[in-house]
Amino acid sequence: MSTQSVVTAIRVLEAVSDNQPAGLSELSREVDVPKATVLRMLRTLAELGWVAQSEAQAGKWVLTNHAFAVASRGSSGSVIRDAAMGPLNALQLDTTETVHLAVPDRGYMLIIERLDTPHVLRAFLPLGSRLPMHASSTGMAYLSAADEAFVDGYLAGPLEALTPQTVVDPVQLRTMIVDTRARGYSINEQGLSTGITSIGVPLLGPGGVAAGSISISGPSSRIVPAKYQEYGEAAAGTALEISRALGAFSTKGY
Amino acid sequence: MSTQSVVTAIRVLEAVSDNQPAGLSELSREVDVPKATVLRMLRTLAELGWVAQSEAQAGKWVLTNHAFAVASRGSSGSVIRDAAMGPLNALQLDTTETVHLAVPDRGYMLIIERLDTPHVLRAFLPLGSRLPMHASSTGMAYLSAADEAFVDGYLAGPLEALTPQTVVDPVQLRTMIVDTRARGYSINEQGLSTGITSIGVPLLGPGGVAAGSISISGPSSRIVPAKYQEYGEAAAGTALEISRALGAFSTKGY
DNA sequence: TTCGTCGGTTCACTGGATGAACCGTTGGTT
DNA sequence: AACCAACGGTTCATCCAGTGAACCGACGAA
Repeated sequence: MSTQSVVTAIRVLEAVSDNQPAGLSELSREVDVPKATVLRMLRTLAELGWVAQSEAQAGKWVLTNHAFAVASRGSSGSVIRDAAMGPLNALQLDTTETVHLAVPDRGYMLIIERLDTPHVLRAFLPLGSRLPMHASSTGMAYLSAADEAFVDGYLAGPLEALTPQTVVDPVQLRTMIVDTRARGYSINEQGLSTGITSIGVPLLGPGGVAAGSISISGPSSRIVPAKYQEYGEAAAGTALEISRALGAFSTKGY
Repeated sequence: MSTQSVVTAIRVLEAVSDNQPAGLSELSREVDVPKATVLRMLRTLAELGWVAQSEAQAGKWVLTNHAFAVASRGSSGSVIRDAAMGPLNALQLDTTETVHLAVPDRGYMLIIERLDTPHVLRAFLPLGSRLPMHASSTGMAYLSAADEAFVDGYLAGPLEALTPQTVVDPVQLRTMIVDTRARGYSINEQGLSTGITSIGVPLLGPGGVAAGSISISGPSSRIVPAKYQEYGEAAAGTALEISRALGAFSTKGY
């Protein structure tokens, strides 16, 4: 691996992100690098405007907005977002429920956009949330379109339960993935958050490769089984439109 | 400045963010560093999962979602967001228009959250958008609460016009800031985007320091002058609540 | 008073970062 | 078809920038 100081710096940055507000010794332990080195990295990152000392607690380090600003222009983020927002907007207006746009990130689904329901009772996920794939409709939808090797790898890893309803049994999850493929959409009943149900559909990018997913979410009292099919099909139609825009089915190669 | 390889790496990262999909020579020129060095940085960042070669165009580099995921847990982001989302949600339901939450980033306002209107005609800003301060209601609201030195510095810089309605005259902008202070809210009529009007109010953090701002936005056909006061006062009430939660007026220090 | 841990500093050593010069390829021009 | 400029990417001798063990003063608990 090259440029190890850069590697260290980025690892420090990620450690800050995960532990903020984070202390020096804490970070040093986390990254397994001497305090002096960690501090040097923090100072450098601070000069660049990516981290700062917390005003509330001296000696504690936090990420700045600038990091967010730079990273928001994320590539697949933008490309997918540009293709997705139009159809997604229509889907939201049709269903009147909250819709999410998510892309994969290291075993999690990252929520990159959200269009809100007008209802007072709202499912709420802050932008940038990372959801475990097995515990979210977006994740299961993504897995249903991902290649077998990825699914095997994911299911082999540790699977955490977020609510009593979260399914963590690999065998059961595999069945659910098969069902999702057959049905065209995934269903998550309170597996992510108690009282929330959601319906997910995968998005395909060039070459038909899984690129992300969309979902319709709301309180379980409104998203009842009788509506699954209607919402599932609406979302599937929207997803098809987006996938097409992403070039999933273009024969002309890339 | 210390750890120059880290500095170079981050500069390369930011250059990728600004120019993606970006080529090697292009980045080398942008950052003013030899191609070999830039390439080494790109490879290191790629190993860490922050950038990747574009699938569409070989040799072009793009940011990954992972960068976004790490950075979304941005500090002031989270703190302000946690304090703001409740009151902001109420404001959105009250006004039925789109509301935004923005924080400053190097002379721009960074949109970190959005709650949508149920109306079919929607003002739309993707999350992570950066708006020039002088061209947005959030920016003018922020400036109205920022310290004089910052305002002077900002107005001294180049001020770009985004629409024919954008005000770029420093003298006029200064008057608008004074008006905003007196009134309690800023008004932006089509200065950011033709057909969009918005009302902004600053948020204060600990010590009464400007920390960000909120806004109500919509089509100019709906956000008419007759509604300015109502919306402005509603937003000001919400902002007060958020600022209080952020500890803007606590006497107990920190 | 003692102890452990905190954030932060120092400095001699050396291995990792640097960048000029290079290669093969591509695409436009004549 | 010959040319050329610009592309992405590679090589390697040079040397300086990054490293980390040992250290400091401050603080809180026992």
